[in-house]
Amino acid sequence: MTVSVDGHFAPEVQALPLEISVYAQPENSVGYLLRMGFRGFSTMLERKTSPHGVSSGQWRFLRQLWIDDGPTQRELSVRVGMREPTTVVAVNSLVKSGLALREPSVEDRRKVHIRLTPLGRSLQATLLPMVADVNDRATKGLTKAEIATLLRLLRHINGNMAQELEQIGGDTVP
Amino acid sequence: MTVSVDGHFAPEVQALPLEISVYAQPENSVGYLLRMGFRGFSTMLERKTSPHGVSSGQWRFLRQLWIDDGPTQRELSVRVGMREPTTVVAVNSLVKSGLALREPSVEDRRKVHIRLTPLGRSLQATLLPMVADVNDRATKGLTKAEIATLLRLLRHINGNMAQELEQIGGDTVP
DNA sequence: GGACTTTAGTTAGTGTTCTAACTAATAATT
DNA sequence: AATTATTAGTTAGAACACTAACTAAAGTCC
Repeated sequence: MTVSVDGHFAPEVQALPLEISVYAQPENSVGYLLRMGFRGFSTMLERKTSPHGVSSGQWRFLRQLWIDDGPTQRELSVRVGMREPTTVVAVNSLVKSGLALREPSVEDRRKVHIRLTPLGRSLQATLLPMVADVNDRATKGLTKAEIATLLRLLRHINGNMAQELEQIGGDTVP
Repeated sequence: MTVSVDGHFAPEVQALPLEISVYAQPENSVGYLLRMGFRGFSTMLERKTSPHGVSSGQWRFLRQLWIDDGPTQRELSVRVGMREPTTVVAVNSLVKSGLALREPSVEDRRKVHIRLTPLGRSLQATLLPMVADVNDRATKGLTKAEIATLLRLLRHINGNMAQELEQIGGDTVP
């Protein structure tokens, strides 16, 4: 358990209780596996979408706008699960790419609605099949039941963490 | 399936095949769930480690050095799963914080070995229990069998993606 | 043994995300 | 009605990760 990749020992680890020393190996940590998975997913998707001028950052916001066009910037932030400064940058980039527009609200001059351009909307037909493809490749070799289980377990731990973070500090990760 | 959070319809989605339109909803995409999971995990861990002066970026490198102290910078990159410019920055920060040292190789003047300081090594006893705790909180409510399944499934999809990315472009994500 | 290739590390520049601190507009309170 | 508080959005500055292009050292190959 405390033997590293190339056979050396990490003697310090052995001083710790077993339940803890397990996490000396990244492969045993959910966090590490999530990180590698997310990075792989993101890289694969971006390779497909970037020829169409869409980066992985823009992608997440586009998807939300396809579901519900014209939210305020705040609403968009909450739904995508990002902080507002992130949304500002992302929307700037969508506007710059001609995929969305900022439309000042008429009844509340603080608010701005984000609306897709025809180009932005039309990309759904091209891009959505790409996520489907990446999901398929990522889950290759798993049964439908296993995939369902994976989704359920991931939702469960995400729920746990959202609760945990909400409890302690402020209001991150909706 | 194509009804958004607040009850509006997203009519365009309905033009697509069902297997694809499923992914219009982020909650059905493995990629989205991995991203949220990773972010939650990272935030929770950083809240615990930052009082000890360790950021989530440094953390990953520290853990690898605890397993195997004194690798070259290249070796460290590969084992942590990051590109070399990232490692340069991370090692700079570890050195600056007094947690590690750069030690020029004697038999090959291109190489540099990264070695923990006593301080860097001593943090293991403090920090490793924190990951254990975060893992526990994240997986609360799941049985041991479910956790084992989750790890297995995550390793599986990570393997798929590593293979996929290796095949197509260059050499990302080890 | 001098020209080419590979390897190790760095620098430069970009994208994504965050927190903290700000401006401006609206709502609430006395 | 004037002050105070809240809400929406922005800017500034940082961390983390990437690709592309570079320097320097070591290895290969006529």
